[in-house]
Amino acid sequence: MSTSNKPVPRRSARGSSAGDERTGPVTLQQVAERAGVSPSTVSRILNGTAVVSDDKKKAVDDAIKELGFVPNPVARGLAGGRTLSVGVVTQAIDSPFYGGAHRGIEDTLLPAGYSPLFISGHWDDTAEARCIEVLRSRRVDGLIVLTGRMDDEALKGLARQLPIVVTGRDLSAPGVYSLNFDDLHGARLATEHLLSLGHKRIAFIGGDPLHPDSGKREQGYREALQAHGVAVDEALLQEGNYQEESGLQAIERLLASGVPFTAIFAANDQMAFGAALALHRRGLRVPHDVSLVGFDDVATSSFTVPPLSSVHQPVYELGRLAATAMLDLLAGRQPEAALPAPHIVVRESTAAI
Amino acid sequence: MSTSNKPVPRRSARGSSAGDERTGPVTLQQVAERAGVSPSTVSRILNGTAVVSDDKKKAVDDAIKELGFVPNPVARGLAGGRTLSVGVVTQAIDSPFYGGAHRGIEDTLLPAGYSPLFISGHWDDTAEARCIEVLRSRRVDGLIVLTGRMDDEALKGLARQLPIVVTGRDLSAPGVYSLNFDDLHGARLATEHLLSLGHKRIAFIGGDPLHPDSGKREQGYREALQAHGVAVDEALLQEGNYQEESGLQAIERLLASGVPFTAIFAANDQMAFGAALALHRRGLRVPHDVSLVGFDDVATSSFTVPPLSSVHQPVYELGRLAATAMLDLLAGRQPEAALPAPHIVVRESTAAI
DNA sequence: TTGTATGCGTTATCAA
DNA sequence: TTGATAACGCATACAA
Repeated sequence: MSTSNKPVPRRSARGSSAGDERTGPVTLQQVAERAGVSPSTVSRILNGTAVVSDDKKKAVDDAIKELGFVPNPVARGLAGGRTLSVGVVTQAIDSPFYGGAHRGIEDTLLPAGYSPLFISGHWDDTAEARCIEVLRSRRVDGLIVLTGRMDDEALKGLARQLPIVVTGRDLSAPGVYSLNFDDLHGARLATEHLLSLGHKRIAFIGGDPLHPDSGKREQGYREALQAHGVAVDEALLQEGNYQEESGLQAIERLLASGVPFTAIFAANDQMAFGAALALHRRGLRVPHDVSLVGFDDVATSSFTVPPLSSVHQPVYELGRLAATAMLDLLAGRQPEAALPAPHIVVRESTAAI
Repeated sequence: MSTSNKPVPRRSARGSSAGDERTGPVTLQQVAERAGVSPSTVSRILNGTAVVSDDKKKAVDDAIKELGFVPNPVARGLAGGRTLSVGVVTQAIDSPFYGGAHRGIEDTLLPAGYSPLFISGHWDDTAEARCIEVLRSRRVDGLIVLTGRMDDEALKGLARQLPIVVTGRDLSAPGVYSLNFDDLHGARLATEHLLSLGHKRIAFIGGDPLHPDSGKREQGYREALQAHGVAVDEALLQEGNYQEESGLQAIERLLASGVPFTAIFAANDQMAFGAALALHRRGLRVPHDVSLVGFDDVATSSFTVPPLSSVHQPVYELGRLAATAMLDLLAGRQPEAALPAPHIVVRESTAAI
């Protein structure tokens, strides 16, 4: 009546006595038995580690298909030291800007058999360090760092342990591949667009000064002005922090100061949205009274009222390229991805003076 | 001169002969040696699996601290069957709507020692099934499904294998916890807000009919109208797909049809943005000529021109609660999280007729 | 080309 | 309360 008391296997009884009632996932071992080969052979076929005879290969492939075998990444991670996962240190998992990059990364990693592991650093270097700890403890095979605050040296040190792709900076070191936007050029484009429309009194709303790209964008603004013989009026420069609210406040300050301007270049779209709202509240129309151009060209910018002219950043492409470069690094190839040059998308928020 | 040819350990030499030049992470084994106890004891202390004497516990704790030991989740996953990770099936990693939920999930899982594994289903049930396969192969301890297309039965089946928290539907089954917005009530609130402002010709832009919440929102609209003695005019209902463009087209169709209306209720904010743009293109002002209310209250809605009145969905809270419920399930507790009721945020896109 | 044996770092079983 | 010891599922060094 009662079951015998002989010791039972630790977990569920795989391939139990009667019938086919398999419980739990199929193992490589089972595939090997089914195909009549050794586990090593199956492993070799799976990883292309060695040449195996065609007939055995076929037998194994068949067994895999019949059994619906799927390798266990956890075991693979333990045994081979590879987890087929790559850590992605982003700044905010819900960032409207990096969102595109996240999608690009996911879209290219998944088909390659790798899984991205996203984690947010919140623009805080100690938080970033913690993220990296978590990721390393999970034995990710590589690291994609989307911009981030940690310094170059720390990154180089990390690169001795695992391959790294970093965006938002130029950094060349062994095991590191970097991908960078040309923020300077982009900002120049935005300013020149306004200039070409006849604007001379162009306000600038800067991004978070702690972000490296922020300075570049301001520099591009200054350079374009100077190149066109327009003196930069420091009263026209307002500091922001890349959030909508800061753009709104910047324009309110500017309006309150009484300094005249006919156009605004915001260092990102979110601040441009805030600026547009500030203008609207004062009864100023875009672009009739004030022209407005943003930076990043986030998804919603095509549908604001009016649609926002903006410097397009190929963020999705950035994600794809970063992931592709990581795949290259992981495969021992030298990545050669490069970002397309920025360009401006002219919509309805800018007009001739 | 040359190094000896005796067989070397498979990977790097841990705890090598001379000095302290440890390579690679510290292992539990090393902690055990250092503390003068067996590995099992260390494991027990780590997991609280059994009571251990205070002195040994202290010795182990010290060793852990001195060595900077950090358990290897991969090995844990293999041995114990727990990976301390939970899979999150979302619809788009860059969704402006679910973004808040992702953040909520991350914010609550990470401090608890769990890592979220995000993967996008793209509103496609076969893609969703693939996602779940990937997640299961990675041996996640639980699954959070943000809405999704897969049917209840499939979910119930899955729940026999691992705990599941699902949003966007009511589903009670063993191992499943569901969290649902009251879309019906929310839609009623939006419509009643418009009604209270004196509007009677209220257009409705529906969401993707394939989404379950879409029907609820339409139903709420209809019920509110009827409850207030306003006949619903089918000509006022336009179909959308939750994207901005579809909102724009819906209003263009409505305008072209010549059917009069003084207000619009869009089933989500993104379509409301499209609608606002369509209105703007025709020279119609919001809210002066047409009142507009959205649904979801996404982050950007506070900064559109004009700021959008919308039914607030506690998405971040949803993420937190889903993750909390998952933690409960994982710990063998019965979750009791419940979502707050929807409420409408009145901003500047609605006005009395 | 293939199989055997061993180890990856941890948890779980069992006996002490 | 504690310690051997055997898994977990796979990859690799080595022998054949």
